[in-house]
Amino acid sequence: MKTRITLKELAKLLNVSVSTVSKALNDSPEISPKTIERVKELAALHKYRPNPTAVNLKSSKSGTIGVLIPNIANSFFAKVLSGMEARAQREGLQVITYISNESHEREKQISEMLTAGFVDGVLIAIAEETQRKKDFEHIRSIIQYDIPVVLYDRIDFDMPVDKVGIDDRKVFYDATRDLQNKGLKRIGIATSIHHMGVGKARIEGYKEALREDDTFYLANSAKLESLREKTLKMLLEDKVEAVLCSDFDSTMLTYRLAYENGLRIPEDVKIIGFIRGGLAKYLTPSVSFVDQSPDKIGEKAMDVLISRINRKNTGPKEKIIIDTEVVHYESTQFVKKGASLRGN
Amino acid sequence: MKTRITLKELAKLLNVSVSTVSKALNDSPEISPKTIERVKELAALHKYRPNPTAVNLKSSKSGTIGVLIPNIANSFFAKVLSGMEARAQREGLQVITYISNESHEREKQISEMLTAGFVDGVLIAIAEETQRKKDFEHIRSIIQYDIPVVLYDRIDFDMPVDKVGIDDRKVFYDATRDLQNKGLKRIGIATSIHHMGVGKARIEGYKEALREDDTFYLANSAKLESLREKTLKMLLEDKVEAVLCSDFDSTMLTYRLAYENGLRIPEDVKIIGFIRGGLAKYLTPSVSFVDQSPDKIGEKAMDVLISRINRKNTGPKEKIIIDTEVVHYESTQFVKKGASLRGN
DNA sequence: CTGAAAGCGCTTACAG
DNA sequence: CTGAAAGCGCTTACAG
Repeated sequence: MKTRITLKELAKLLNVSVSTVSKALNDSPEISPKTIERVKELAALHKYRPNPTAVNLKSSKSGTIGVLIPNIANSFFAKVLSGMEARAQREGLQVITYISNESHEREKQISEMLTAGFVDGVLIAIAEETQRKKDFEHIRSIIQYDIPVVLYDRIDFDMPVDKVGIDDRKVFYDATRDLQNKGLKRIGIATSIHHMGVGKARIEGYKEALREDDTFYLANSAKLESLREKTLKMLLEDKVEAVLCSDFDSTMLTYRLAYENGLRIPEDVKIIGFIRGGLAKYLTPSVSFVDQSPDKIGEKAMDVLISRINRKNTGPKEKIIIDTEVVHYESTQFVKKGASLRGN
Repeated sequence: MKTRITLKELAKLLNVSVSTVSKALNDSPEISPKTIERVKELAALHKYRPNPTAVNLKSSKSGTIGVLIPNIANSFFAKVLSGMEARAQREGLQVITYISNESHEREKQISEMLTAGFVDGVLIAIAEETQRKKDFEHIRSIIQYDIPVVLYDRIDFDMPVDKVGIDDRKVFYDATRDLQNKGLKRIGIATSIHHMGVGKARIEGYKEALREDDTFYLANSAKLESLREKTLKMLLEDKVEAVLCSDFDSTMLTYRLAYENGLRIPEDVKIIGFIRGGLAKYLTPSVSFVDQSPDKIGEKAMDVLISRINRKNTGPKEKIIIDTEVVHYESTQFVKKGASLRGN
């Protein structure tokens, strides 16, 4: 077993003091070039690396960033995390993940921990339950301890912190307008996240885009069974020509319902979904989707946080919007009457 | 701004020594009940929590676990991470995530960091490139520093560490046998991970299950275009009755190819895939899949690691197999000739 | 029962 | 140019 060598041990081997070794390794101008060389040589030989914990204690930093993730099984958040990790790595920062599972209680526990000084800054996507209960005291408490906080993705909250996310309202406004311009009239929306900030904003965007004589079709429920019923009604009774789906579940469910009821996509109904591109292209038919650039959201959020930690940015809190784009695949294709997209 | 109170400050307020405060907070029998009460009261009032970095330095522990993830966008790993996090949380341990992106170079960098003492133990799923290059020196180097290592999921390597994963060979052996028992003969396998340990094992299991006069049908390529061609040949020319798909890409691709070529699932071809249940149930038709219990793999791996760190387990290294199960959905349903599963 | 001292592994102002 | 000392915030063996 190898054991890590310490400054003290290096000092003894070199017959100099610990301070000299420390300074030499940090290229202090106080130390003679000759000594610096000697010290560095031996350090390299023994693969010396400073004990991170000791450095942290001395500098009153932890060298780590806490990331609060509501639901890691959601590949959006997984991708966001990936972007954060990439940015943190360039800075030599460690990323500690905390998964709230959308639970208010768990989120409070985590926040409590964080105020004890485990991290230099925190990136948060607020849990669903917390949004419902509208209790953000634990987040404010982190801020009070002067630990920089950046909200990501779920940013529609009134809090004195930086925020990085997308323009949820605009996404569905544009998508709706786009479909209208192509001649569609009966456009509906399916959502299982209407009670969350991002969900609300998406619905609003859609609503705003509706023209005077358009009908507002909404299938909303966090309960799958109920969402199934409402969406089915929209598809079969209201006979909508297109459905905007605001999240993974509503997207996939709409696909299932079309499949189960012999509705052809896109011939009978067009669909725009909110799922990741890696999956979207594979669906049968491939589903047009809103590309949120989750990795960019993660990178930018981490970037903003780092500037706050390093006090490179001491200006007023910012709200940063990452561009989105509707990627059109088969599910919004316009095909000639009678023709079919499907093979055979 | 609130600032965290230290032992020293508490001591001053109480007019006792730092050592007394420390002992009192740790319920030392050396301290009088009265003093303990006084100290704890004030500590609670000021919400005192020991500085984690200081505690770590003193105890020569970091209180953190490093988790190496090859690809977080793969929801399997996201779920595994979730299980790890849950277990770590119960132990008061922090989870630091490192994403290798299947890169050998990055994995080496990370390993190098880890030997500097950032973590008390490491959970690793070895990167694809590392498997190809067969260079595991960096992993051995972690072990040499006496940092406990547990391999998870990708465990088919000869290394003196604990391992937690599934029996990849058995999964496809059983699946093949099951389809055979139901009367199928021409069973094929599609895979984009045949060059990885888990991929190889899955192919082997399938191969072993083949009987004397069965043909071995294999569509394998890490390149999507090539996999597409090979799978297409298997479906259209070889006319296989079932395809075992060993990973996300091969599963989704096989679905696409059936769709594009008018093959009905399961009427014309049955499919067993390797994707998560949350997605499997939504596909059209829903796809029968191998449930790997990723959260259990994560929890167990963390559990084993913790026993090693605490020296509760000093026995020989173990290999722990988590049970899997084929969940049957529509894609393996046996339907009467002429009948169709699809709506309409 | 309480406190002074040493020490975990570093960094840095200060003295020589 | 080098080193002794103090200190980051704790814990703990030891003395009183």
